[in-house]
Amino acid sequence: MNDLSKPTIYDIATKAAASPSTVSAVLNGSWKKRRIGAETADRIRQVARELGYSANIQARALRTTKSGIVGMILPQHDNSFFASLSQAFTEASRERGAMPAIISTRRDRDQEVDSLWNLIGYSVDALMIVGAKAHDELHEICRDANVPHVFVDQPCNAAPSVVSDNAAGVEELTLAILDRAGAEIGEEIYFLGGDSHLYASRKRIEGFQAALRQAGLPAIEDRVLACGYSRTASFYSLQDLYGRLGRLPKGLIINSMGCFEGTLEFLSELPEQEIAMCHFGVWDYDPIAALCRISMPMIRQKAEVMIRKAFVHLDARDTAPSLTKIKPELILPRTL
Amino acid sequence: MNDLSKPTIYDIATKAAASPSTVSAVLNGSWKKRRIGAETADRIRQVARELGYSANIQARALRTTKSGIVGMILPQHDNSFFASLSQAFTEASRERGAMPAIISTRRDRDQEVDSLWNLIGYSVDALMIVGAKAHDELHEICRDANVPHVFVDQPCNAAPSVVSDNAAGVEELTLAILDRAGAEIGEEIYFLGGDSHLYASRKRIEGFQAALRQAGLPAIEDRVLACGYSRTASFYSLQDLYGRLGRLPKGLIINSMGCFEGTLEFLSELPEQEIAMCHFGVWDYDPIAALCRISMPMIRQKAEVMIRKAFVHLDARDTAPSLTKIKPELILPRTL
DNA sequence: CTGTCAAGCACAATCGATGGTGCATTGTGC
DNA sequence: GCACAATGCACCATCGATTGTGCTTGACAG
Repeated sequence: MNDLSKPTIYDIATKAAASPSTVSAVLNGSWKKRRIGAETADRIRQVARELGYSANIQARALRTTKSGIVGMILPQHDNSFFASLSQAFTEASRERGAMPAIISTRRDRDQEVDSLWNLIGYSVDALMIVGAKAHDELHEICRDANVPHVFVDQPCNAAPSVVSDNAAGVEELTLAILDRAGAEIGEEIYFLGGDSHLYASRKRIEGFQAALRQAGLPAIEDRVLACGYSRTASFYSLQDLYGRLGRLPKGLIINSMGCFEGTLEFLSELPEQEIAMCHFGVWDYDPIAALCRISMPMIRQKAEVMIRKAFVHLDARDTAPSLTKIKPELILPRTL
Repeated sequence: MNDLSKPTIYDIATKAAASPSTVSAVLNGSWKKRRIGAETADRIRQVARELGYSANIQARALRTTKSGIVGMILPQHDNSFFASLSQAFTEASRERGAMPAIISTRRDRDQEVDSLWNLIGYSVDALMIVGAKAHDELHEICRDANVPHVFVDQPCNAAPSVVSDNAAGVEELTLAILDRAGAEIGEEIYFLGGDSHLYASRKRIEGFQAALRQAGLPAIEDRVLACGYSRTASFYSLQDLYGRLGRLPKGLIINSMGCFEGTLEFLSELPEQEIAMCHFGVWDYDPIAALCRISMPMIRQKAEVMIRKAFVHLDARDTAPSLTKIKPELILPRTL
């Protein structure tokens, strides 16, 4: 063994006076099946420990075509929901003895596809695809490369998918707002942010309208300001609404943390009393936001549950299309 | 080629009537050096495209002992500073054509060590170690396994390290608070959170005291409440201080977002006017916090710069101990 | 004393890509 | 017409672990 490189089973074999195949069998646990003597096994393990052996996983992967890598493709790390997913994914991978490879791709089709090919080059054992733009394309590549995969957040109708129950969540959130606000709110409740081309936004808007219906309010189309997910777009969209109404609406459902930032940015220019006249509700949860001086309900998506469900599909090598909806949690503000 | 598995250079070689080594040379770009004819090269590339070839990176890694993987070990994904580091790391890896493997280890020694061995099994090309508890041990393992590595956030004095300039940042932050508060603040300014056994906290406390000195205030020891990084610990620590003083202090420097959450939780029980009497400053930046109704300066660590500097060490295969301090940015609240 | 059998292990092929070496061609100069 | 150099490519060993196959012992029955 060269001092600069890691010891191999051959080094161990030499030192323990055994054959490489015996060493391999002992070290990967199949030695019972191969009828290796207990003392030989002990001797080999001893030498392995002395040498500080750790298997070359590339070599094993080459032979077995199983890499031990589970991949996750997601839009960004610096977003609290996606970060919770990463965290839960890492922990679930650890339980399975696999190595997580989490790649963020900025909702960019090319980056998504490149990263996928890259992961396939590493023979990923399984893949979780979160909020992907090119979901259908990614699915086809995975199918052709025979990689088990699940979609999360943004479903694909040709593969197993796990999403938050967007409609139910927003419906509950909206009803909570209507309830807190009482009759005074009239018909003046708005939905801010999101992109109606995307599944999640569409479902949330449906939930919003279902809540209005349930409350006996007309589901007026222009109450939905689907201006995208960005902070600045929401800022301007809200500014525009404020201009039209001459004040804030009575109720405002906000579609994401990014939009909430835009909202806060706009609010920071308004006096306290004006803000107090509006009832806010936010999809997604952020601990700081939950404690900020504006009291409002929030929706917390159950990242850990979603990851667990997603792994169930991967573990079962289930390829049939399916859609699992996880009901998010409504976090009511502490009543002071 | 078996239909279920990916095509290999052998499949291409057969179909293009060439040898596997030629195919390899063409596909990895070394064909000029190996004097392969341009038309042969074209033919091979054509076949490769038809077959949807992508290299088996495990096999390449086995042969070349370069995996193309760059690893990052960090405490958690769901923290805005660490999440920015992950994001910057991913982008920097992409530029280098490497695959990022980001593993969170919950500040747990065993998880840190396990993950490191795991990464070594994959022959990681380079490693970034963020906020590690077992930094010295990790360094030794990396050294023995001959893995280029850099420490970030928590330095190791035996290897290159990149950290925020904690002392300078807190000093600036504290001076900003003292400046905003004016003479009224007297000596009543506190530092909340952190662990004085950890490098970062120690330096921040030094910065705090340097600022006091500079302002001509005595550096009284018990102005530092190093209660740890957790939300609940900060909550109780602040509650305790409030009890002792009978009210909030005039100034409060908060050591992290987690501590800030605890602070907000405590403040949420106080009336607005009391809160307005205290000047807050926070180490770390969070967009929501920046927009919450409490106006305060914040320190934003430069995650992207830190990652870039760290990669400089890795790329240069620089193993000499060194400590690069990146000055964080002071974000002043918008003056309304 | 020979045949049978299990226990205990070694041998060698294999996974896919790489790169050193070396064998044919074709081209050039005298 | 011949030596010699490019040119273009094929052969083969190799990376480290896995696994089907088969060899060698010793025990024991007949």
